[in-house]
Amino acid sequence: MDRDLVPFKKMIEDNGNKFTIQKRTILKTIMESSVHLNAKEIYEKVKGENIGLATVYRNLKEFQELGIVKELNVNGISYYEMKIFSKKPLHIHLKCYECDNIIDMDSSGIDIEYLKLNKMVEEKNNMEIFDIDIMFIGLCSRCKEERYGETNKV
Amino acid sequence: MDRDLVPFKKMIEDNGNKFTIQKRTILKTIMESSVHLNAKEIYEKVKGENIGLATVYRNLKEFQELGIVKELNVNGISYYEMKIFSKKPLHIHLKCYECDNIIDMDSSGIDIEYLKLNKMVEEKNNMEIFDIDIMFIGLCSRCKEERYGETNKV
DNA sequence: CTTGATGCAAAGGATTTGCACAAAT
DNA sequence: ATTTGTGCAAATCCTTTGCATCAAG
Repeated sequence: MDRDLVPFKKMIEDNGNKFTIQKRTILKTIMESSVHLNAKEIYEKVKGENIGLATVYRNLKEFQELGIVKELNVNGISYYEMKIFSKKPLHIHLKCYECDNIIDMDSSGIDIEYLKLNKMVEEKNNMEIFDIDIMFIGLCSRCKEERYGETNKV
Repeated sequence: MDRDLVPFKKMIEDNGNKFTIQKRTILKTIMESSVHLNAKEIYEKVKGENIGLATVYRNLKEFQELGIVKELNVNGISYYEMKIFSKKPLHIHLKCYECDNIIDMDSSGIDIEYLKLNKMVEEKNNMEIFDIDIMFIGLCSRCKEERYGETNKV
């Protein structure tokens, strides 16, 4: 088995569930994708291998409950990305107003600012924070250039 | 007409749309609610006044495009809150892991930190940011106390 | 073997759309 | 008058569920 999948196998089995071929295939699909996929898109990629749409949904839900994947909800549709063992502990996304894509953002250097924010909010509100979603709404670099023109740079 | 509604009337009419009784009623409903409402909940509150569900959806969409309301998507359902002319320019929410409520958070003092973050991200990624959604996932104060007990405070 | 997982199809729930009628400018 | 908005019901899209079968431990 793919070395990368071992920790997920353990997490799933520790929870009393079975690590099936379908789960392995779906996980690999998410891991190997450079963009965020929704259930249907995952299904389109794996349906040749005898996996039903319902199985994709069921497994995504299981993965999410186990903290293996993270769900991003955009316009009422759920997209998925790997959560743990990812290089980026903090997930910041930009939803482009123009092209509607969801873009992973470079969050290096932001983590420290975020931690400050996190702590401040926890103390102020007497809450406990497990996770955070930050979604910027704006123009991605490509659409920004299309709108203003590259020559208009200040 | 309610004094508070005047700017919305103007925004809607400036956009070439009509400011109908239904729109006024829906806006007032959102403004007067202390919690975030979804389309169905708004419909339940106004259906006695001869307003259809489809109208609620259509108008919410229009309000959102005009920047009058802001949509929060949680578990695949869209909830709405007033966006502009609100006391809080920055919308931070906590989705409670336990009771599933969406809670408005006190963001005073966070705004400045946010602005720094915003600027940093814009420059780093060559993007233009219009808006930001920050959603914390954690325990609200009530559920936190239920879980850990009030006596366990450090 | 026993239990959970699967595929399929049907059901469910949120949102959108087509259409004839009503209301706004 | 003309154009946009509306209510209703049907349609659509994403997601979940029931059930008979299959596969993992």
